[in-house]
Amino acid sequence: MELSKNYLPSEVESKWYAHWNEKGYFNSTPDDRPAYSVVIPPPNVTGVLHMGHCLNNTIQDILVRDARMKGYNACWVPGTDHASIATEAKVVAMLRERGIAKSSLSRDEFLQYAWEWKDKYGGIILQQLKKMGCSLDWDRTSFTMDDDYYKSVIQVFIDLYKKGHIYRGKRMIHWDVKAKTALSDEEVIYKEVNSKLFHLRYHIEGEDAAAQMGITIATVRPETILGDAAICVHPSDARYQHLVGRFALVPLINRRIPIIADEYVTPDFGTGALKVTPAHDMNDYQLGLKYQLEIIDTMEDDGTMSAAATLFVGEDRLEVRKKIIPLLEAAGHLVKTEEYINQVGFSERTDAMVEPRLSLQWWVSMKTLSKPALAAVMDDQIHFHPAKFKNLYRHWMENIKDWCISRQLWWGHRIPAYYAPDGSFAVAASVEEAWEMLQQTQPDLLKASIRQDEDCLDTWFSSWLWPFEVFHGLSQPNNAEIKYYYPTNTLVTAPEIIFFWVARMIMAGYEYMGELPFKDVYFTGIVRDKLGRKMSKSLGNSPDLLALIDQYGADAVRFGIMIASPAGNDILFDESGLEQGRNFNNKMWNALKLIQMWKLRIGHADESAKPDFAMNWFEHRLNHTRKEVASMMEQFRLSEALKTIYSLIWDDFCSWYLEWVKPGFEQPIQAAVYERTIGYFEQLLQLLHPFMPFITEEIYHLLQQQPSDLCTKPYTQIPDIDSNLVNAGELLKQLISGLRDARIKNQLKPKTPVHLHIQTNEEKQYDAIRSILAKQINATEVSFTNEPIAKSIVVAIEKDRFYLETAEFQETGAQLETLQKDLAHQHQFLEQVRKKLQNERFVQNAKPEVIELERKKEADALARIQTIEASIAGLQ
RNA sequence: GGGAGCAUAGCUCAGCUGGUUUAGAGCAUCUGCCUUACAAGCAGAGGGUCCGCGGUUCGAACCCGUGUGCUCCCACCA
Repeated sequence: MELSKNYLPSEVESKWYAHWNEKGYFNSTPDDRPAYSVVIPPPNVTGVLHMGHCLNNTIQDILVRDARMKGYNACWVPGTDHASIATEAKVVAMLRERGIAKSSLSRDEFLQYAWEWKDKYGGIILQQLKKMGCSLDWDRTSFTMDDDYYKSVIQVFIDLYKKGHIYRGKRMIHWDVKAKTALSDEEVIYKEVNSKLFHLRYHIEGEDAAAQMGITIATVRPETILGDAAICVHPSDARYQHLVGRFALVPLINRRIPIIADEYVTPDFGTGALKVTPAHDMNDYQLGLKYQLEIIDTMEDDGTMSAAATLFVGEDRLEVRKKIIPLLEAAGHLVKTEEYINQVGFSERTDAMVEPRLSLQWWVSMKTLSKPALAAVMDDQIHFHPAKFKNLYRHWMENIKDWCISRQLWWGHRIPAYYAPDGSFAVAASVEEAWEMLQQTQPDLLKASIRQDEDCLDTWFSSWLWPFEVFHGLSQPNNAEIKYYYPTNTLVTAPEIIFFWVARMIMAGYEYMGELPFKDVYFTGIVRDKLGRKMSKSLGNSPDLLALIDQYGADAVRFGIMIASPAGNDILFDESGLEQGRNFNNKMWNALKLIQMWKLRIGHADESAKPDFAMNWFEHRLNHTRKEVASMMEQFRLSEALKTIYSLIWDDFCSWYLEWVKPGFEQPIQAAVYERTIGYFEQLLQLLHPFMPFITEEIYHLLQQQPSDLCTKPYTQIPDIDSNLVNAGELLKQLISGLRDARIKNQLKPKTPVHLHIQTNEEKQYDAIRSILAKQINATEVSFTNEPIAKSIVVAIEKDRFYLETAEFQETGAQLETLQKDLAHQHQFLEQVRKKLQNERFVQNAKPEVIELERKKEADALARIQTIEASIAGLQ
């Protein structure tokens, strides 16, 4: 078969993916083999493939494919997350385009649109993963709002409520006054704003001198003074100590508020006195709780002043900010006004200035749940890669705060709390159950009067069940699959969700399965652009992944992203890595072409061409590298493993081995050489397969008829390695490079033949490599000599001297220069080694092996010097 | 403000337990080659104050301290 000039990935990739899928290689069911299970971090159902997914899923695929070839029953579970906020926003936007306002729809109508949207557009990303070659078990595709899954989420809520871990409580949230909705922290964008810092003097109750002075606070939000509940100073602030415990009067309305002391206050900011408005500031609310201050909510949900404000009722808070200052000034409260730049939150959706607002939310108490989860990581039952994230994890877990799980959204798992008209409620799986429970205290309660909580649960409240619920661990307890696949083996995720997701999965794992959810966690880096910016949709700096796959091939994309990404380190994405991957494809493709040509010329080869050394060397070199790679894979050093394989294939196999065994022009090749070469190539392809599955499968089948596919082929055991043979190969490489360098430096044309004379004490050492050496440096003859050869190029390598004799030789001075440079270098080196050896303390303290090595270095350097000096003498 | 991390060739980064023949790779650069697998290639070469300073050690890119510069996460000071 005629092969194309270059490797053409697109057809090959779709062909093999379809084939693998058809054969069901990626499907897993429990059997006698040990399991290796991985659950995908479920991408948002709204998502499209970006570089982060590409990195993350390539890593998982490498681990899963490697495990499969190691003989594990590998199971990689795909799925998507309902992503309440993101999806609801998309659906709202879609409706808006169609001229439908969310507020005009009932909850059920809205959800119907949402499901339609999900069925149509959701899960595009899963299709895209197929393009990348991900070996997922598609029959297991899960969704966090599947029926069983939904029920489990509700069951967990009810269970935690019964155990007392879930409670209802007030909380400050970010409020969007335009959309009249709560915002999650992620939806608030902080911007620098030019504000004014007003210094306002409050009167103090009483008639003494201190009261006459009053107390001056600084604020950028003077309209909120109407909701003031206290003034707070630092306990050790000498200026105010005498005022603590007394009362101040709120300007304009003369409400009496206490002066309290707390270390929260920064003495050197503003005046060192802080007005406390618990209803309208996150931190003030905390102070309010601590000192049991009155909470005066002076604002309506649309941002206008409420009746509680007593002044400006019905006017917008930003208008009031302008209007209240002249009043304060007129009444003598304004001490001074400073220009001030501060950070203010704005709504991502409406750009409205966000208002902190108090509301009733559902919470999970974290204290008890977090304990086993912290211990599991600190005791290394769960291993983090890289381990540096352990510190971060501990710090967070030790300072963990309760988790607010309610969201003012419709798309998601609806909170299973049911309210009677009097405000009492029951937590239950259905309205019927709730009715029964409520009837115990309210026998006359009508079922129709019961209302379910309008809010949904935080997305993470469902995804924390992911590692076991994809196997129905909770909905069908103790089923065969959960017993077989759980705990899963490795979780691959981004460090930014270590708290949102990883920590919580560990907690849920212990709480509901009594066991850790995974044994290893591999944290990927963040993919950045060339300028170091995080790739994101809003910056528009994320390249179109499918276009890249079209251009370079999926294998090259996988190569490009993996070669630059050690665990936990950010990667700067650069297309040059993909080019390297594509070139690597071509390199292997061309090696295939070469070997295919040989097939036509198998026959009796010339006895002088003895490639036995090359074959034996490569066999050991290959096994040596297989060992290295296996150890790197164990340690999750995937990037290094790939580099090692790349260099083994390109340098050792293509550049050295194939050249060494290659027959001369139109010469036949021995059948044994051909067979062994194919065997090595197959092993190389297998080693690379987890990283670049498509091209390896393709070449594997083109090399010769195969009994099975590469992706299911088990690795063979690695035989013992003869390191002498490996070293002999390295020496041969060194000789070839050294002699080629001498040829170039002396301006010999590549085609100019030479006669190589070797002056050595160990002629035998050259037996095996003589013919290879001759071919690689274009020597027509190789012989030994006891004395320098006149009018030749002299080269000193290790302890031996080499003379390149040729008719075209011209004295250029280049060789003398090379020798003298080398000599100087050796002298310097020798001096360094001797300094060490002459240091008594070194000889006394260093390990014997180290000293032995230094002695060897000294002896080698001496021998080298002798060789070089003799060479120079021969020249002169 | 709290926490974590980084600084090694022009660029992007490896360098594991301190000692492996005076620090490695890819890209870029330079020289020579269109050699019947491959010019997206081959054969070579050059390129380093391992951020500065101090310390520990027989020995430091690696350990400790300190300074400088940068990055990320968390919290958002009225």
